[in-house]
Amino acid sequence: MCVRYTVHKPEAALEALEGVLNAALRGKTLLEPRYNIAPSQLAPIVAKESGEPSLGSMRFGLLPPGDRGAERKRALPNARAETIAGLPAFRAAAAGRRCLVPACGFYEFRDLGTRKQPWLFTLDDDEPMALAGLWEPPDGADPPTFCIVTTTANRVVGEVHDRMPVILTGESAALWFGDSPLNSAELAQLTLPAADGLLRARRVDPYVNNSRHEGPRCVAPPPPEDPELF
DNA sequence: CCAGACGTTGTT
DNA sequence: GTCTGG
DNA sequence: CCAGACGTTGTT
DNA sequence: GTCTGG
Repeated sequence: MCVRYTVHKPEAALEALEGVLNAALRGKTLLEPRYNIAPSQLAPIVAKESGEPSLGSMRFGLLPPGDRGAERKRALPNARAETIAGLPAFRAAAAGRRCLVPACGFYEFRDLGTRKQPWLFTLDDDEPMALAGLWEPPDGADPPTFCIVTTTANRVVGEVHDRMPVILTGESAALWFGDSPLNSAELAQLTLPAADGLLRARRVDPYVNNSRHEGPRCVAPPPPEDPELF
């Protein structure tokens, strides 16, 4: 899964994407650092607008085409890479509305029974990353929505959870961001789990568990009063 | 044909 | 337990 | 994902 | 929107 993440160095994240795409982002603005993005919140997303890479604000939790105009809308924060090409909820977006989700890290929670222990996963060099996303256009007064594509966990993330976001680096970000539909081989190649050596895991303060909490404390180490090992 | 469900995550 | 809000 | 709320009826 | 069940 991947339903909580950070973009606490947004300028670096956007610059990295501009480098990978070899293009300036239209609509680029100064962004506030975010430490605890959760479903239903607005987040910065890079998508094509009139064919050009553009920075926009979208709501986390994709509204499937079938729920357009519905009374009861079900937002989907994740989509399994293995099934996006065939499922009605994701098929159109997978073919023509793939996007990049600027991120500095993502959280996973270990279920300890009595509490949820949060972990932060970043690139090993702490550089920003791009997560694979899908998006849907605005629905009436509602803003555009996006979801994060997931794949099987690698060994690093697997210690905490069995799913992780698709992390796009360099060339794979540009390919994911291409205009034309991907065939199944290309899709499979692009959505492989990140290499183990690429990721670094850190325990963080359970302060982050509450999605209303924001700020640097979300990525800080757990306080010393919190003694358990795992 | 229409009506209704559909997709994610988690379940030691 | 299940659903909603963030 | 986690945190937190959650429901009916009748009554004033 | 698209698929399934009736």
